[in-house]
Amino acid sequence: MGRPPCCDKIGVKKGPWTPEEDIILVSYIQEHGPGNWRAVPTNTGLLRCSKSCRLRWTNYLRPGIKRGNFTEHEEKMIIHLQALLGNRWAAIASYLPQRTDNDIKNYWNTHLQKKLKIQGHDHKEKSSSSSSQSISKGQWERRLQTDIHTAKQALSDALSLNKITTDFSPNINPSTNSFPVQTSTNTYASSADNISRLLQNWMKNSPKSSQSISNNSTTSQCSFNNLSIGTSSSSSPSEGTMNAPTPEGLDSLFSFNSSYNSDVSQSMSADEVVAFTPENAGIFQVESNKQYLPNFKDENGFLFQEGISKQNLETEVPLTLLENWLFDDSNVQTQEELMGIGRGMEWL
DNA sequence: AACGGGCCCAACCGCCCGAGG
DNA sequence: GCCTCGGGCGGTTGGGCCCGT
Repeated sequence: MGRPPCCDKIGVKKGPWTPEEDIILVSYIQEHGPGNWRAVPTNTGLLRCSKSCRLRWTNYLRPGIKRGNFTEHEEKMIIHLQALLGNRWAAIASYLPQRTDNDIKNYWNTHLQKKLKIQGHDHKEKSSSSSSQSISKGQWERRLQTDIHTAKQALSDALSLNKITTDFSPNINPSTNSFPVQTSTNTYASSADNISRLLQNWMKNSPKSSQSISNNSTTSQCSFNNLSIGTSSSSSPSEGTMNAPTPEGLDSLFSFNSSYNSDVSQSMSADEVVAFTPENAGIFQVESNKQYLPNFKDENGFLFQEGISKQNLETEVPLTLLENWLFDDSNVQTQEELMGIGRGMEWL
């Protein structure tokens, strides 16, 4: 006898999420923060199981998610990390803060696996013709083992030293409820933007009913702080089911303004401004050392938790170092830097 | 233009783990 | 220590889309 399902299967909607459902979910989470998923369907009136709500949020609606167009840089990281960690997508995703584990998993299954197979095939052909130019299987295995050993050592080091340094890049596991954070700067992409992109597609199918939304949703920038959804201010869990967003609510939701954008851009370095593109519309810079979690709000209305998470301190190594190491595994100095972070991670 | 096969990815499923009673 | 529950994770699926014929 297995565990009962997380929700009553009867009356639970399955399949693709509609923009309306997304808006209801985002508006609820904006008000109450992510978490307590069990209560979400009840309090929002969504005919979805709690798990479905959580997945929709973590994999699609959560702020800070970058979708599609994996860069070569990201590709290399995924390949290397997969070799080191195996199919631990959540762990891999923790090193790619803007990507979800699901995204990485899909990308691996659909693109990288094939790519590696092809490369492996090419490599095989080349090695048969000129064995002196390629690494033998045995060498490759030894090198992989060395890599794994190095990774273990680095993580070990990180654990033992994390108590005295906070200069880590605290990228939160995207699969958790918290948002990606960086120590000095922080980017925060609005859920409204994710929905606006969704809506743009949706509008193609139903342009009449929501023309005003469509017009607004084509504007690239938005302010999460100004996100105002028709139902959010008038509903609470104790009041029971939320109503569907009104057209006015939708309008306000997608009434983007650029004031925050300009403020942010002024305070961003050149590199950071590069990241602030229409593609990444709605990305904000917020205060350092604030991890966005439920139950706390800063002066801008963002949910946050002070300080760096325990998880970050215990499991992560400086990203730049790691990247250097991943992309240049002949770089002895970088490996030594990693090795110097701390000791004691035999648990890996 | 119609059809079929392959690809892609959002979502689901089932197992596992940790927290709390 | 046991049980229940909520949530996380990895594997899998299915439906829509694309492309070649």
